[in-house]
Amino acid sequence: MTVVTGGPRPQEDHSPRERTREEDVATSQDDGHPGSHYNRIRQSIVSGQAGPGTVLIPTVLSTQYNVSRTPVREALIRLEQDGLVERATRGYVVRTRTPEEILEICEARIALESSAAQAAAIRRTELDLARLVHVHESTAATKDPAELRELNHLWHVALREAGHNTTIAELMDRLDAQLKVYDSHTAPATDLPDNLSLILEEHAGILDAVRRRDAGAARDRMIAHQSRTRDLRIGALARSGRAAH
Amino acid sequence: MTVVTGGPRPQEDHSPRERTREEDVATSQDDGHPGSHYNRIRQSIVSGQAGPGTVLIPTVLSTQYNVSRTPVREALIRLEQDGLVERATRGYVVRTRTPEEILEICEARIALESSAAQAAAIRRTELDLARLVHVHESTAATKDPAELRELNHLWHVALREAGHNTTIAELMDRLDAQLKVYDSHTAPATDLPDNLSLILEEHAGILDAVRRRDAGAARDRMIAHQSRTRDLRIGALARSGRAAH
DNA sequence: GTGCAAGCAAGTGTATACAGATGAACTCAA
DNA sequence: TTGAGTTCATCTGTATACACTTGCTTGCAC
Repeated sequence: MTVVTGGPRPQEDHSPRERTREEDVATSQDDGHPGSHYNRIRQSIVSGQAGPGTVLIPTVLSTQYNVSRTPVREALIRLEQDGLVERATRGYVVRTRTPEEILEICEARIALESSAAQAAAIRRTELDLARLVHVHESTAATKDPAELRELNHLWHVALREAGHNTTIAELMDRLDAQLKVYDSHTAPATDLPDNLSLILEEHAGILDAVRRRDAGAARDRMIAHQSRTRDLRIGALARSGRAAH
Repeated sequence: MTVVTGGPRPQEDHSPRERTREEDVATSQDDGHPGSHYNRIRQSIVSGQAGPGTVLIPTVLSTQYNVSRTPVREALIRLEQDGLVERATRGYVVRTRTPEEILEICEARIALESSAAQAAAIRRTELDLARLVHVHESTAATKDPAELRELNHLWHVALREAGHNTTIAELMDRLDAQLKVYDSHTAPATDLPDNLSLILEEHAGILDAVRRRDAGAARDRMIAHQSRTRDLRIGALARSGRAAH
């Protein structure tokens, strides 16, 4: 189990609390609004910087960020509710998921995303469609893997917007974050060129169904698309799991 | 907008903080474990005691429960993440949902619950099936509306257990809580005797599909069941909305 | 009465205090 | 060297302190 509590610490600083403005700016891109620590810690988890099993201790984080435990605790409570961290005897731990749990998350995603596709076919506006086409074409014109992953994500976000169901969109955001934690393991498989062209084909198919307002086809194609992605993900996870043994 | 912050206050008590054990026991069924305030406040919202629009102010709640603001704040943050309350300029407010939003929640529920039914047909054990049958028969043998609502809920919980997907089960718990806030408006419609017999029929049909391991039928029947419940709910809401005007 | 501004009560976020709990390190007899 | 007991540093939950903000009230000129 990794027992890192974050990036490199600025310096050992045991003074009670110096509200030096310079230091604040230096150690953080804190915009100052309440709850910003939540986003910061969340980002470090989702980005994989603080991978599964990483121990997060309020005291340590608070000295790192040069704030008191109170706002850090608030952030960790929210992250716990998000399913990204869980309570340990001491502090919190970035949640470790078994392949079975990853499969469960994928199953929930398929249910919600196919429902969103169905809704998009029914409720999409012309603007929604134009946005979707735009992102799709940008994706087709890109070669950089990181940018492709981002555009792929944006396409799905645009589709959920076209579905006009914020409840589903929010739940998907949460599930996306839970899976993103494992991207470092699964990315190699999903970044393969032949997968990328398959993704584009599948997106095009769904897009076409949404254009034609064919809700059933949109749903079925999304199920197929997400199921294939799931299998790829699980396969990569199984391989990296075996490799870790 | 209702501006009640809870039940009757024990007595005006402005002393700093008296850790009188007797008083604690008297004013609460606090089991003492951390996070118990979350459950208490959550319950008061879900039960309808603190309906939509109710303002929850940390200071007030903390004097009511005879604890400091810190644990109350923690509870409210968790409830915010649950989608049950939202931040206001002062304090938190129990979220008010438009009928459109209620529809969105129902849509997400249909997607997840039908997926759970499908999974149950595939993955159910004999024990799962026996539990499901037991709850179903208890439901059929009951007349009391409150008990019927509870058993109906338990049947759905048992089905999700049979689906063996805790992610879906947890998401459904959350969505159930969000809808339960409006039960006082929708219960009159769902408690009608002819609806109850319809529910039993539909449950029996889903149960049969799960028994036969017919995933497609389980899914489709669940979609039909939940869609009908949704329409009933929305109808009742529209009527109570019109009545409120 | 009406409108405006000063004053004030009460809320907000964050820091800190403090009393337990707990796990790691340390001691010492065998 | 080992294992049981003891210390101790540190973490946890909760209470409290404090500075800042905000919106209501009050009083006064008109």
